[in-house]
Amino acid sequence: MVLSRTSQYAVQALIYIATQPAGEPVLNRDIAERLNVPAAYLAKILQNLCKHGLLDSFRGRLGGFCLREGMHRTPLMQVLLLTEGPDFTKSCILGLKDCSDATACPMHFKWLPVKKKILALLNDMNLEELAKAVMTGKYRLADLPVAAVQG
Amino acid sequence: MVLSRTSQYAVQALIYIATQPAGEPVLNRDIAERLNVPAAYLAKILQNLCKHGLLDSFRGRLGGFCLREGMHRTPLMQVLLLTEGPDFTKSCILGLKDCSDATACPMHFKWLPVKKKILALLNDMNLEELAKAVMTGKYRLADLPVAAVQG
DNA sequence: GGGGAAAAATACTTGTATGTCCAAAAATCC
DNA sequence: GGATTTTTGGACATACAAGTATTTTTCCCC
Repeated sequence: MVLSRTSQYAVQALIYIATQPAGEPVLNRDIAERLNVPAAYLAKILQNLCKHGLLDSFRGRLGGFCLREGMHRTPLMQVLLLTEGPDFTKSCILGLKDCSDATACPMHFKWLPVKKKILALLNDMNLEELAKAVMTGKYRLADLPVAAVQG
Repeated sequence: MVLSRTSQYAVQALIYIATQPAGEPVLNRDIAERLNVPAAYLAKILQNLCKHGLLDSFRGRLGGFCLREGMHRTPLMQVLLLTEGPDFTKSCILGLKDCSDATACPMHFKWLPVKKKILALLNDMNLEELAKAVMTGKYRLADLPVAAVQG
């Protein structure tokens, strides 16, 4: 409804990494297994996050991915601007390329406040906060694997 | 950010039809031209809306598409459930298949009120209301064609 | 009844997001 | 230095949304 699968994987992975001890690289394989997500595809996504400075990567034994120093407070919005593209915040709900207060679609003035709430939420939430929530054990980062459901 | 292109075309077309005199079929060609949208693709979308009872269609000369009797007050949500699928309202922002108050993702309780606002908005707005807004001339249903911009 | 106009139906093409595979490069361990 | 483990990068495959083309059916009008 709002985010592409790529974005969902990216956010899940970043939150998971943020729950792990800082400075200890986390394996792509472990993240993928934990999130129940295709490993090769996740690797691409993590590489992209590296390229844009959110993660550090290390090869070879003891390798893996770490949140880059100072990135724990990164707001979700910053992640989504990378994974969804820079126009993420600019969208008109009817798809008009040019929809502003001056050139409004018929939904513009009702949609705008809701959209602002969405953007405020995404700007407000950061990785550390979400990681802490997960660490309380009260929240899930991924669907339970079938094995777990079956016992 | 929220709607597929198909949904956007569907909503735009329905609003446009609602601005036209009731009972006089509107040509697919005219709608497509007005909205600046591929005609053959729009036709398939309109056929789908017919099949689900939102529109009536008439073949041959004097043919075209009409809003079915009593459908002027159709809320947008009803359209989107057809074009986006019945799971449209059920989505977790992180993509979890099972995300409820009891099995929440770490964003669940912050996202839920925003999502409710979105759903309330889509349930509240109906075709007739949007059509009237367009008829005032203050709002745009489609981007201006390049020709119009160039004068 | 015949010709033309329009939607309906179907098949096909294109584009993009998602997902897979494999070999190369880098780091570590012995 | 060789074996192992990991990321990296590219090519390839699949699925689905978006868009196109063509034929068939139905209707109006003469």
